[in-house]
Amino acid sequence: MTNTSFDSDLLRLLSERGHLHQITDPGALDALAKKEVVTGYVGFDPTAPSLHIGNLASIMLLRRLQQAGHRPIVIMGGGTAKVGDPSGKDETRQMLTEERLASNIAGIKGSFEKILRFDDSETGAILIDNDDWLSKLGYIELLRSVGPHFTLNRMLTFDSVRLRLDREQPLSFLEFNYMIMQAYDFLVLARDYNCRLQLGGSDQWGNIVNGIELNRRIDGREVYGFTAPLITRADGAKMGKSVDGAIWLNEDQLPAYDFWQYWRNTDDRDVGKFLRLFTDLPLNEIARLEALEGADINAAKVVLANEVTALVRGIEAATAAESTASETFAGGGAGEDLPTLAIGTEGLRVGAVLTQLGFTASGGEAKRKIAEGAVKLDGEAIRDPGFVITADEGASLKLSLGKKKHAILTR
RNA sequence: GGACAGGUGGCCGAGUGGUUAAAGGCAGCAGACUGUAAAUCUGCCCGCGCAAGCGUACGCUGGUUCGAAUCCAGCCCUGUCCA
Repeated sequence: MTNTSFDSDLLRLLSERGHLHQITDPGALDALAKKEVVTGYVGFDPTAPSLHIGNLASIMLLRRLQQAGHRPIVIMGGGTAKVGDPSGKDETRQMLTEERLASNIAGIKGSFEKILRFDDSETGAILIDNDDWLSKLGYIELLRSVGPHFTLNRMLTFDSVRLRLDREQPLSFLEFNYMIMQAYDFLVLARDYNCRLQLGGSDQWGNIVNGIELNRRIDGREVYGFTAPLITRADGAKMGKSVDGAIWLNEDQLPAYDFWQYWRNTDDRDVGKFLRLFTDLPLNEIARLEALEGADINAAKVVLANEVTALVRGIEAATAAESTASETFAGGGAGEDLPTLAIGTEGLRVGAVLTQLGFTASGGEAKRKIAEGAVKLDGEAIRDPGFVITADEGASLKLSLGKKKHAILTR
């Protein structure tokens, strides 16, 4: 964040909400955003069937862009994902098959449709797959048009490359080309969509600068770059990694209740930051919420959870998750949004139930948790690993692992 | 192509013939304390089985040995330097 005050709504909005890390030419971009509708893009590589909250900050950049009266473009990296971005990664990713990529893209699209407004207006969002042009490129053609503008001397200085070299880890030629592909994207977008701005996480700085450079050298066009800070949590963890892996945006990867819980469990110190970054709440309201002290700040966490869940999953999902949480935690009961499992007329052994629910990864782990006294049925600790749970017709039982994982069991 | 160094559980990293399902750290899970927070302390942390026990595991494939992550051979992969 900087103290610079901006004239444009765009940069003001981005900076006051904590999205600003670096801008290539702040003055010029500020002036441009004040003068006209700016088209800006962020690229997302479809490396998984869903985006996770580590990507959310980047999606929010596009949302802010649109809120400030500009036009967002989502670049689906169907082409670049075939190459693989080495930025910030220790290791080469496994290569994705074409089918995998296609299904990942299908899974990811929905998230954007919720968070951005797609329509034919001047500021309507657009979604494009860079495979459309990248896969058509001829090797010699690319080398001759783009190759002369990159020097190895410079490429080797980029963080994404240096990290691997310094750690004496492999960086394949394939990945080494990633920055060229991404730079080329920016050139195509500037030409075909009058796109003047690329946004991204701070790890994308090098890639973005390359695109700007390429536009200037080949077309003599001035374009700009904007990066957001890497969002970390107060405990030092990266956003998006948690409990059982990533916090996915898609419902089929992570139920809304669990998504909501992730935000509800935010560290006290992160509440204000996250409210600014991931919600549209007015800043004065956020200031009030983050000033809450002691247990009162829990109220702010509920607001955060509601807002983010509503944005990503829809308002109904947020409401259902909240009421389930309050019944389960405050009321000591069981909300209907909890995972449910039918155990049949014969009943099931506790360990099997825990594992089927995904609360434990294996029967062995379930057994250990039982021995630790962490497993409760309707509030009563189960100590016998051989215990078979049975339910009466029409009745439901609440099974808990620890304080936070609860499920409903029915016959 | 050559010389050298390396490939250990989610990650880092010990371990050079048995007492090693494999030290230690991180991450994770649970318990206590709390506010569904943080910090701290404690326990757990390959799989199957109620259990006795069994099965897998130290890049891959073979071999030596009563016994191998540890020794030998070949192969694959990575890095550094040389050509």
